[in-house]
Amino acid sequence: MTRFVDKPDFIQPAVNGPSAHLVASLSQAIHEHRLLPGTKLGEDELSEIYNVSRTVVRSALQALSHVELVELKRNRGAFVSQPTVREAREVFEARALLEPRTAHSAAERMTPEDVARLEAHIAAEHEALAEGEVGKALRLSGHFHIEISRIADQSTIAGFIERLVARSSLIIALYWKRQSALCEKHAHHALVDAFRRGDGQDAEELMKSHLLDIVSGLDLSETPKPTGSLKEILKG
Amino acid sequence: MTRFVDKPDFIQPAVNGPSAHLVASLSQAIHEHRLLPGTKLGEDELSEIYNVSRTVVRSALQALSHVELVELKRNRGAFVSQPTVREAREVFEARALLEPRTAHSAAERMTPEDVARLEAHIAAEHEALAEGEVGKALRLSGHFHIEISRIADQSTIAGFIERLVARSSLIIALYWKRQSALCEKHAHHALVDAFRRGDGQDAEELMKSHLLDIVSGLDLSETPKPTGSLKEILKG
DNA sequence: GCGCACAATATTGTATACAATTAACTCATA
DNA sequence: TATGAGTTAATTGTATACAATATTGTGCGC
Repeated sequence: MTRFVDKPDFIQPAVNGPSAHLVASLSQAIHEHRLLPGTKLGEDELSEIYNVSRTVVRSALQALSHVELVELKRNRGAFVSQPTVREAREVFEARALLEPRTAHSAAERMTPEDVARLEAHIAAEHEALAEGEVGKALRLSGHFHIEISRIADQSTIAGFIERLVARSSLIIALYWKRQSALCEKHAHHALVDAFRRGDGQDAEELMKSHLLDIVSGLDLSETPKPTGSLKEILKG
Repeated sequence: MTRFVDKPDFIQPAVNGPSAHLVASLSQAIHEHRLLPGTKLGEDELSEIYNVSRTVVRSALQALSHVELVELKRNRGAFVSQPTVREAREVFEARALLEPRTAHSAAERMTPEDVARLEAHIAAEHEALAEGEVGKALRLSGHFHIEISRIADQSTIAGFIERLVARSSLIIALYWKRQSALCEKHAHHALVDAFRRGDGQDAEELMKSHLLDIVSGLDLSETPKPTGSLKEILKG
């Protein structure tokens, strides 16, 4: 049973062969909150875990730093990013700027196959949640937004949204206050309904309020948070 | 006389020491259209020019690829990006989505010092143009937009805009049809006027039409374009 | 003369070795 | 005991060496 990299999640545009695996694996671990913000990602450590040289580890870490999933401190090493409260606000302001309009476009271009894919996505999310795989559900939940942006057929903006979703995952890890992520079930379903009807205006509004809803679930005042080891977390 | 890297243009967030120089130098060369889309950036070639090892060259090229200024083709090498017509449209759609609102925010936060800085920026642009340094003027012209986004105090969005401006430079290199870039003089001046008055609504409108104006100067139907040598172009 | 297969060359991908920097530890001293 | 200087260990930064892949050149056959 392979625990991660079941499918090549999240576009990793043309990253070099072996390091692509690393990038995917680490991304997924971060998205599933198995790797928490602040965790140090030692080069030797990773090269041992994945059986590759430090060269490729380094390449992967650099790639991840450019998506702002990890932060590189010179001569200090790589750490899973810890977005500040301010950055958190910025991220959701940016999402509020991009995603509603994108959802609107998506609704207008949506095909029945797209709708089916989104529904399958939601189903997978629910299934994961039912089986207690909270991390996986979280990852899928973010991926839902990315799928929408892809359907909108604006790859540039989709790339931005992907980065924002990734960063949102870190933000949620640090600042989430509510217990359940179930609030989203309704929102995502409602969105798909709007998509099915091709109602762009409605989709736009729904997305806007959905994002506001997520922000309202955050506690943006202070609070850092813990750090996990590593070798136990990874290693599938 | 140092031909490039007169100041650390364009945020290159925490790139490693020596490769930062490479990134800055290459970025500037691309922004000034001394390096044209499609140009191959050989690793040995660059390592010889800058007297650094291929390791750092590689790091720089990877960094540039993440800003989409260069494209990495596996086992083939690095090339200055050649945005397609479609990507060109996407870039300006994204700019149309982000920049007007950003200009609005900027106008509201603008201090007299900010206005002075922008005016100095325009002055430098005109000076460069007067001295026939078209490339430098182009670079400054793009940087003007980036400055605005920074003033808006939204570093996340500013980062996106920076990428879009960079890509726009490549697009202009490939698809510009008008002769002069002077059309922008008025636009930038008018924007600064709106900023000085703190008129966000006006700034937003001006930015919107300014972007449309730029797009109207493009010929988005086909046309690839040439490739320059390298060793003569660079080497300061 | 043209086209294809094969060999030679050049360029990129990866691993390893060494240098530089930072973090940790020891131990002396107030 | 707490503090701090000096030293040791660990980790990252850079360069070089080797392997893999792609490109170019050559010659043979048609």
